[in-house]
Formats: sequence, C-alpha cells, structure tokens
Amino acid sequence: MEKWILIDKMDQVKEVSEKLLQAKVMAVDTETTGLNPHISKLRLIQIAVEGSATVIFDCFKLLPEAVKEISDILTSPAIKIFQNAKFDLKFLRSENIQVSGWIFDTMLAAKLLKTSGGPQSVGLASLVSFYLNQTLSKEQQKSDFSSKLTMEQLNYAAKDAEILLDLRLRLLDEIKKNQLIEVARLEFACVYAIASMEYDGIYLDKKKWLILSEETQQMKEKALSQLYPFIGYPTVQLGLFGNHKAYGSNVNSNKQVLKMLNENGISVKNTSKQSLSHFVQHPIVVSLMKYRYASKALSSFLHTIPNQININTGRLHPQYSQIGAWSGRMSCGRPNIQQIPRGKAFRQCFATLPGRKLVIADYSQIELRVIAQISGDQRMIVAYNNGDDLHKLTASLVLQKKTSLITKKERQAAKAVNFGLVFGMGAAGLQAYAEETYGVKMSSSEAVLFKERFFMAYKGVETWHKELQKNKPGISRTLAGRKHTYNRESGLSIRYNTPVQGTAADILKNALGMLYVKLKDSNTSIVAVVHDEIVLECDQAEAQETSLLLRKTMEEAGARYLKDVPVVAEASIADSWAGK
DNA sequence: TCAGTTCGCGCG
DNA sequence: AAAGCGCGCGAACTGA
Repeated sequence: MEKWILIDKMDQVKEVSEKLLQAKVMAVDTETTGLNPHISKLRLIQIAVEGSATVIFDCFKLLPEAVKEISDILTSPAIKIFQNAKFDLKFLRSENIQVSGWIFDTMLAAKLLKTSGGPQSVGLASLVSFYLNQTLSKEQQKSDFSSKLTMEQLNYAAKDAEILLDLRLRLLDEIKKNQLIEVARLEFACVYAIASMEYDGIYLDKKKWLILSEETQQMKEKALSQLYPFIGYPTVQLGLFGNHKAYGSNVNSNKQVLKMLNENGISVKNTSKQSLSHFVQHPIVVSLMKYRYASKALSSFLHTIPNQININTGRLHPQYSQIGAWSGRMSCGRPNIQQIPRGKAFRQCFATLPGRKLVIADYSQIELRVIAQISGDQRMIVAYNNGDDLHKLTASLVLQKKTSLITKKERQAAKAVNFGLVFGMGAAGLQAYAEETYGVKMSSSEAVLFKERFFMAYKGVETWHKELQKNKPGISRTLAGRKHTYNRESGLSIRYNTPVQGTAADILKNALGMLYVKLKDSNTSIVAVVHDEIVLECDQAEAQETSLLLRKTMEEAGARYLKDVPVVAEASIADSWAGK
C-alpha cells in the first residue's frame, strides 16, 4: 500500500472520494501559504482514513473546480479529526469548502486533559511525543508552500494527518477515563462557531475611532502638562534622530512616580489606582489618573487597533483561544475585544455598515444563578424562581429591612456583598471592594456583620463553601463535567470561583454550538463573544427575528445545566455595540 | 542587547 | 491570619 497519493486532476478526485465517503472516521489537515485565511492561500488538504493511502489534494490545481466534491467528503457523517480545527476550518471556508458533522479536535481534547495530568504543551509534535511516544518533525511548520512542492513536504503533510487517527484513540481513552465526554462534545461543537466568528470579524468605524484618538491624545497632553511642576518641565534635547523632549522624570515609570508622590506628601506603597483612590482630592493624583487613563486608552486600544484591520476585509478579526483560561473561559487577543472599555465613545465605534444591525444579548446574573444551582441554596433558588431581585433580597437580609425600603445605594452595596462573599472575600476585602467598585462606604465592623448575616441568610452557600474547604487538595467539576484540580496551596477563593466561572463558560459555549447550527445558512454572523455576552450582525429586516432566536437559544443552552434556576438572557438591537 | 518578569489596568 | 477570580497587553524593569 502506498503511504499517500497526490491528487491534482479532477477525474482522480472522483476516484478517491468513493473510498473516503465510506469512512466512519477521517483525519483532516491542511497546509497553507501562511497563517491568515484572508491573506494566505490553501495549498493542500490531506485526508487520512484507516486502511488506505492518505489522500493529498493539491488545491492550487483543483480549486475551485473540486469544491463540490471535497465538500461532499467533508460533510459526510464521518467524524473528522483535526489538530486545532479552527485554523483549517477558516482556510476551507476561504475556498467555500463546506465542513459539517462531529469534529474531534485533538488540541482541545488535550487542553481539557491538562488538569488531569495531560501534556502541558498542546502542539501536534508535543502530543505525538506525549501520547504515542513518537517524534514528529517540526520542519513542516517552517516550510514554504507558496512555491513548488517537494517530496519531503508531501511526506510530512501526509504524516500530520495520519498520526491524528492514532492520536484520537489515545485521547479518547483519556477523555473517557477522566469523564470528560460531555464537556469534550461541548467544546467540539463550539469550534465551528468560533472559526466562523473569527473569519467574519467585526466592523470598526475607523473615522470615529480616529476622532476619539485625537481627543484622547489631547487629554493626555493636558494631563501631562499639569504634572510638569512635579515631574519637571520638558527640555529639548539633541538626539541621534533629531530633537526630542526630555522630562525630569518619566511619568510612565512607576518607580519614579512613586518617589514623586511620596515627596509630595502622598504616602502610598505603590502607584496603583487602588492606592491612589485614598488621595483623589489631591491635584497630582487627579492629573496622574487622567494621564493614566488616556495613556492606557491610547497605547492599548486607540493606536494599535486600527493597524489590526484586515486589508482585504476591512474588518477586525480578533483571535479567540477557545480554552484560553484555566477556568474554561475563552480568551481573546489581536485585538482583545473582551477588554474594550465600556464607555460609549469606544463601543459606538464597533458598528455595522448600512442595512445591517447588531443584536446584542447577555445573560442576566449568570454567575449568581450558577451559584444558586451548584450550592443548592433554597432561598436563592426560590428567589430566582419568583423573579425576585437577588441584590435587593441580600440587602434586606443583611440590613434586616423590608425589601420595599431598600434604597438604590443599599442595593449597590448588596451587589458587592453578593459577588465578594460567594467568592471568598474577607470582611476587609469586602469593605475595600464595596468602596472601590460601587462607591459604597462601610465600616469594618459593618463589613464583618454583613458577612455573618449573609451566610446566616444563605445557608446553602455556607455548606457549599464548607464542602469545598474539606476537599483538599481535591478536584472540582463544572456542571458540564469540566475538571479542575487543585494543589495543597490553592486558596479557597479559587476553589469557590473556578466551578462557577467554568459553568458559566460551559453555558455560553453550549449556546454558541447551538447558535451556529441555527445560523448556518443565514446571512447572520457571530461577531463577538465576551464571557456572558454574544453579539450578532444581521440584515436589518431580520433583526427582530434574530434577537428572539438569540435570546431563546441562550436561555435554552443555560437551562440544560441549571435545572432548578431559570436562566434569563436579554437582547437588544442596535447600530453599534454601545446599544440603542 | 534581548528575552523574561512585573506592574498597572481594561473587561467579565 | 487573611484572602475575590479569570484573562491580554503595553511599558518599564531585570538579569545574564
């Protein structure tokens, strides 16, 4: 049997596809001329099945003619194994090749196993060495697929696909052994949504963005000039590449800023916002905070994001890491769309072209609802089922007042109490947190009292905490079975937090998987996902319908895991991410 | 000189 | 005894 066969003529495609269509499991890999699906080209598609030679499609020769035939193969009922499916899916999409059915992503499987003694590095070579005890040449990754193919390249290309057949069997074994089947299904179903979201990207109104940049630049300069008396006035210095300004000290240097602050009677240990919050009336602090805000906005967002607009699509294509956080949450970068400032000025730049709308939906208090479910706290469960306002309820229980008499301020304080205490914050932490986050002042004795009353009121949460304390070093699982392991040193708060954050991630990913299926043949794109929020872009005429579908899907996805607590999502239609 | 670490801060 | 958690990114700093 030949190891592999290169297909570069249409009549050969028909010959090999018969065999491939019969397979129950196929391993798929692609080679491309680069990493960006909107710039680089798909060069090879390798498909390996058990018992016959690996098929290598030469895309330069076959596409677009063979799109239909290759799509037929990749939409067959077979399980498709990929290493980092997202990457291949985007390139296949760029050539209009369809893929459907169950995916087994070896990289995601390995990431799920990281907390169960799996490999710490999840690249293909590492996985092959870890699970199969073989060495895989890394030469392939460096090789250039834009010119003529060499025999060596084809050998490696075939090998990368073939090895996935064996790798899946080993990973499947581990996944079963660690009872990760359900969460693996969840992750695998979600890959399609993430790949299409990255491929479609999100539109940024560059003009508005540049105006905001200029305003912020002015703000930064103004704040800087207000700091001159303390950091020194600028002097023009002769530099190698022309004149440049120099100051007595560098405002960006925390070390120098700390010294300057201390010299001016502001006794802080570090220069963080938190420490400075005790001196907000001081003019230095006012200017420094303004400078910091503007400087952060400029360097992290305003200056860098326009450069990341793709030249061919005119859109941003943030990269998501599906299992980016230890908890199971996704992370995001280039740019990190999950940390765009909440201010309207920033969010209104994330917009649509005429005729299109954004549909924005988020879960209401998802983490607190997860806590209610996981802890089984009866009072919380009853409150949510009655549609009560949980923050108000906490305020009334902690302050021992009727809910009808709770003021807005008191509700805010209770919000801090809810979030802080269920995640293991102490009384002192609660006090500081309430003031910093919600501007609510409470004395330390008040904080201690509130904490006691909180756990008195929510007995279920207290027992849940006690159980987690006993479980040392221990493991925990989210409601989809995602596993976390703790060492002896792991603090309590991490034990309280991880299963909650992780379950919320399970729910969101379930929603994304379901959503992809429903939106597959529509003109609607998923454009952003931010932990408990999903943003879609659709035709204006379909906005109402899409909004309902999004809300219903998110709620249904949550109901699968929160059996005793209602899951509520809220959706709105808007021209930008800032809302209506 | 340069890779790796730390601080500070944006989001949920 | 006291304690929120999870990320990515830019600038400064550190160390060989």
